[in-house]
Amino acid sequence: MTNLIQKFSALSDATRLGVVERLMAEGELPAGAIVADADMSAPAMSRHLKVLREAGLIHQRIEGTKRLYSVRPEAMRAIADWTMDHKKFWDASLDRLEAHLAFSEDGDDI
Amino acid sequence: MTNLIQKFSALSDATRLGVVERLMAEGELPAGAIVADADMSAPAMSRHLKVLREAGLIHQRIEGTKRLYSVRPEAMRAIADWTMDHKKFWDASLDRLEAHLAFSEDGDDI
DNA sequence: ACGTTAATTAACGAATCAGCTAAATATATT
DNA sequence: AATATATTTAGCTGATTCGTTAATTAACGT
Repeated sequence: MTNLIQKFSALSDATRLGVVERLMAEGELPAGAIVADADMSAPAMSRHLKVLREAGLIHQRIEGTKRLYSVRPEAMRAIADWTMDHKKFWDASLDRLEAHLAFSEDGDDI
Repeated sequence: MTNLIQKFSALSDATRLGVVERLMAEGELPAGAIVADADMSAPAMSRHLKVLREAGLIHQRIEGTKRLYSVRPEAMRAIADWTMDHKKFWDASLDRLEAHLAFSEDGDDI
């Protein structure tokens, strides 16, 4: 539960979400490769990686002077599990609630 | 994409995640009922509800002086969809990667 | 119109966050 | 041993976040 909040927090930043998605797409990458394509200093990226690590989202493997990062599938699964726990809600009620909102008299949010 | 980040951000707080889960479990509730069970002032909760609303996670319906809140299934589905987009990753690779980590020589993270 | 109820907005302070540059650490190369 | 490479930690600053109390807005009952 509290760990899930930490994961959401870690993913609530464009840089970090981008890193996670890239690691999922490309697999394990060294810090250098990650910072190279980001418009940001190495120390700044290093701290983002630390946040992701502390949230359990990525794994760090040391090889010589390099730090190789990869996404932890268990962490991703924890998020997927949360959505699945509530699948009944968003899946079953989607159609009828959308219909209700379409005919609702009060305006849209935001 | 950027909207997903906003949703993660909104859910990265224990109070807000709790509100969303409660609304999913109990259905539509007025602001008063939500603040009553929280150890927090009404203005503080009101701002949390605003954050959730701006992230598109909850819907506000006005009835007299009351503001009735409910979770938007589409928003929950957006998160579920993101996890599904990466299901290949966390689902398929889970077993073999867990095995790899169990025998990995370098220590755990964090 | 008046007071009550329901909820939000305004204004403020403490804590956290995200970026930078400079310094430190640790491994690899000569 | 000396230098270069890869990355992190330290220290600083500006922006954002989360809580509080006080004030405001809006609808209801008398």
